[in-house]
Amino acid sequence: MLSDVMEDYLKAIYALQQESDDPVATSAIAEYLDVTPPTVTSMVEKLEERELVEREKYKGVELTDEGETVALEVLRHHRLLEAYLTEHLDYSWSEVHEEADTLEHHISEEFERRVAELLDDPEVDPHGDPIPSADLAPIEDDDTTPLSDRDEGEAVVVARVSDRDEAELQYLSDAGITPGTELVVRDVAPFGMVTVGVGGEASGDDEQKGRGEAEQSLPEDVARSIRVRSAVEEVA
Amino acid sequence: MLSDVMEDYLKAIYALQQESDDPVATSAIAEYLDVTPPTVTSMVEKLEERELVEREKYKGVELTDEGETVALEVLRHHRLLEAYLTEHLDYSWSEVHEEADTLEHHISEEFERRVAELLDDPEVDPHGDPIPSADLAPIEDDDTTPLSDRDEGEAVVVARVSDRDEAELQYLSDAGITPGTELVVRDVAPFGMVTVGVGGEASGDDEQKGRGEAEQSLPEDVARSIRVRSAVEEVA
DNA sequence: TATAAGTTTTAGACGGGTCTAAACGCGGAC
DNA sequence: GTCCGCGTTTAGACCCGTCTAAAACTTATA
Repeated sequence: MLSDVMEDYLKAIYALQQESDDPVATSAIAEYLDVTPPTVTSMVEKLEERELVEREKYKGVELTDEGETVALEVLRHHRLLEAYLTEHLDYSWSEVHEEADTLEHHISEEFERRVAELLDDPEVDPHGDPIPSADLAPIEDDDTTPLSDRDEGEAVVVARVSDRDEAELQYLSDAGITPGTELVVRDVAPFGMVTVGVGGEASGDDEQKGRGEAEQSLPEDVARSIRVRSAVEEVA
Repeated sequence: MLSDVMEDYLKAIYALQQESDDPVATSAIAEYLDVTPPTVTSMVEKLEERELVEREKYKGVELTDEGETVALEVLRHHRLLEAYLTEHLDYSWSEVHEEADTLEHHISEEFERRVAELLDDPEVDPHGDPIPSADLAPIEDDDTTPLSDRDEGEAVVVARVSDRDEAELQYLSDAGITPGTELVVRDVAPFGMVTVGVGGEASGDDEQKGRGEAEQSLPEDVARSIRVRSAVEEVA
């Protein structure tokens, strides 16, 4: 059996691996999980013994296939819970993450199955993040890119918003930027700030009608946490 | 903060205190939680330091008011979860306990609040056990007694069934004995076995109709785990 | 009332998860 | 090509929750 802390490490390594493809550095994990580097070293040694990660001293770690499967299992729990809490327990878009972060380690397979069934096997969670399938097959790359990589004039649709920062999420939600929202990139400042026009079609049924189009400036790190796809592709 | 293990100890001490009123013995806790007595000793020492229990060496422990409040909080979580899982996630009467036993330590106060609201502040869980109120006031004694204490000829209504043993629960469920079921005590054997006639009105909407009255013999320990109230009092 | 039987506690060990302090190694700068 | 700095690992400590083995206590009994 794996402790919930071990699951957190695997989830963290998985997330960091998505961002860069290089082996994940000790310090990156330490920062992500808010522990000290020596703590990470000792933990990854244990994970290595269990063959959940491969490690090269002073270089970094990577998940083994088995480690990735565990990470996907936890991620599936997390995202199913986010969807469930939002749809059935009236949690708001932004407050769901913390609850799911704890519960993901403690629900049974039976619970997972029943929630998935009740939600009709959703493919994405409320933030737009893909939910790993029940067979835990690796998630395929999607066609999204960070908003910060887009150029002026492009019309895009919000696909995913990082769920790591509740305040940021609340801010974006208030600004009407949620998965499904259409954006037009108005300006990209040299220091990375992106100004967008917020278009119609916010996803969902909030009272965001009649607000008309608005401009919104987003600091670079916020823009990087928003993943979008080109508006034209939406037809598919 | 309290670990989930500490919460389990407090819950165990609470449950054992209900059964006897005497200070709870180390060995009783050890058996209840399936650990060794030395483990219990070291744990209750820690609980004593935190003023959650009062302890007299070689005698036993009792919950302080604070300890009882914690136990009631955990019990509230447990029983709300049992009710919730049964009503909203289609869990059967007998499989609910294990899931609730884990989740009770990990749901937030917010989750508790929302579940209670959704269920319209239920007073009992699916086993008939009273759910502590949100203010965690001590549970008042109810008017139930173990079926094993009843005499031949008495007509009673099932109020509560212990949720500690899933197989037993399944058995009783199959026999049509659930909270709300009317029973008549037919015979009490010298060795404690109780034979009852299972009457109409099973609680709920299962397909238990048309089965007619049946006789059912219950070993003494099973009969002791079923709490009943006199049928006449039901009018109130 | 002395002793045996049974329960409880003490002593000491271990793995998990974390820390701080100090030693180590890698890669860039000179 | 050597050295310095920063990131990483080693060393050693601590608390939690658990165990086994052995000592201490309580109680029932002879």
